[in-house]
Amino acid sequence: MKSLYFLVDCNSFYVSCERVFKPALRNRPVVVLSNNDGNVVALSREAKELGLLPFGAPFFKVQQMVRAHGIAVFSSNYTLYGDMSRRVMETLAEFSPEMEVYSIDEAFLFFRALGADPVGYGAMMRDRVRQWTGIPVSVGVAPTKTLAKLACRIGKRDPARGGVCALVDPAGIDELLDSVDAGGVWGVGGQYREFLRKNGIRTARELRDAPDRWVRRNMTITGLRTVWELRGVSCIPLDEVPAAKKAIVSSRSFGVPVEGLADLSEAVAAYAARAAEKLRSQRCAAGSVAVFLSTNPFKEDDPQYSNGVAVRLSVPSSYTPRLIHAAVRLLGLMYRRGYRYKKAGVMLYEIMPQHDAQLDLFSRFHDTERTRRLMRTMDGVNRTQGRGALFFASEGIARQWRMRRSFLSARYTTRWDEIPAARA
DNA sequence: TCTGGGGTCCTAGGACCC
DNA sequence: TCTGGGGTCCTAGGACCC
Repeated sequence: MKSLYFLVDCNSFYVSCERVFKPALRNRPVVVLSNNDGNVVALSREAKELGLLPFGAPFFKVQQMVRAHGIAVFSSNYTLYGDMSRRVMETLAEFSPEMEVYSIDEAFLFFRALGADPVGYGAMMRDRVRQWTGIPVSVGVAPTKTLAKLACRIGKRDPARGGVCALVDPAGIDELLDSVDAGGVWGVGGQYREFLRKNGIRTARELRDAPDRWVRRNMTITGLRTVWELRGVSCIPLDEVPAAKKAIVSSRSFGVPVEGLADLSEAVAAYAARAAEKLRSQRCAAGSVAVFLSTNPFKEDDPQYSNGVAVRLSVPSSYTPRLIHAAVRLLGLMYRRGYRYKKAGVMLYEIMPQHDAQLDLFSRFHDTERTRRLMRTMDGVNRTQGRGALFFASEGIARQWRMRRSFLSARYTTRWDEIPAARA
């Protein structure tokens, strides 16, 4: 019996979420767009097989082709994807007490001593997630996380495996690693891929067999860990409890260019409020606030301006009005008239646990029990009634600047008034 | 007309200290 | 003729992930 990592990865996750509620889209090409309908960020297998759309293609450039091929299009619906993700993760959590939710559509499960046949066990996970949530997944099994990622990739690539692949036996592993490009290894991105090619390393197997000293010198300690993991030596442990964020960013592109300070202030206030909500959800306070702002760099004929400024708060805070106030003031410091702004954002950093933030009991800026109760109440209402049920007037009502979402599906699972209806 | 958002880790180099 | 040795902290930049 061996200790093993299972990586469970949802297939074309955003597309699959949309398909659960529109079964007619099964076996059809479907794409999902990024925020603001900017880029193509998810493609169904059928859309990938058309071979026309690279991941990340700007939607406006491919819109004609998308229409010509009858590809279904959706705006990002993170309310739906977040809720579907939670259901998938709850289903998986029943298989092992040791689980790391790695991203919205992936989780690692760890088994100290698995008695069962790994492929059969992975198939059971796949079937149960499908049955309970409607989401198709692929499963990779191996003694390290990096190999489990690789196994999952192979399982997806090769339909005969039914979406489950184990790299457990040393026999045959060389051929499998040789069939995967080094750039397909977790931790090897485009830059390293090119660098490796120039040095004669093209496949995962060749990377695995590269000399330690050379890897350490050229790819840092992180690269060396990756190589050891390819050899079956576990160096990247399961991270069950995600560490508190060291920085929290909330930023968006605008649906239309924004020029006036009043509109920008609304947007910045809304972003600050959202960042503060995330901050409180990890029971922390922020010591510093930064705001950044920029025009559209793709519009080369427009005058360009971008800037960012930060301030340290006299006392760390998680109180939304205080953070909004600081952010809007920073915006005023760098705002210049006569530019068409495309994007703004708020970043909170120097983050610490809320109870450590009580350094100066006499400051009039200090968060009090009263302000905390107020925020807890507000967060509670927004949790149960939907985000945005309660907000600050400074965030604006009309919100001309809000993002474009022309192809939005309903929030089927989180809003009673958007629940799907069955037709007889 | 139209190009996303949110994070982490590592290293090099400079400032400063003893 | 020919630079001291470390330690720590900070920042900027580069790489990666989804």
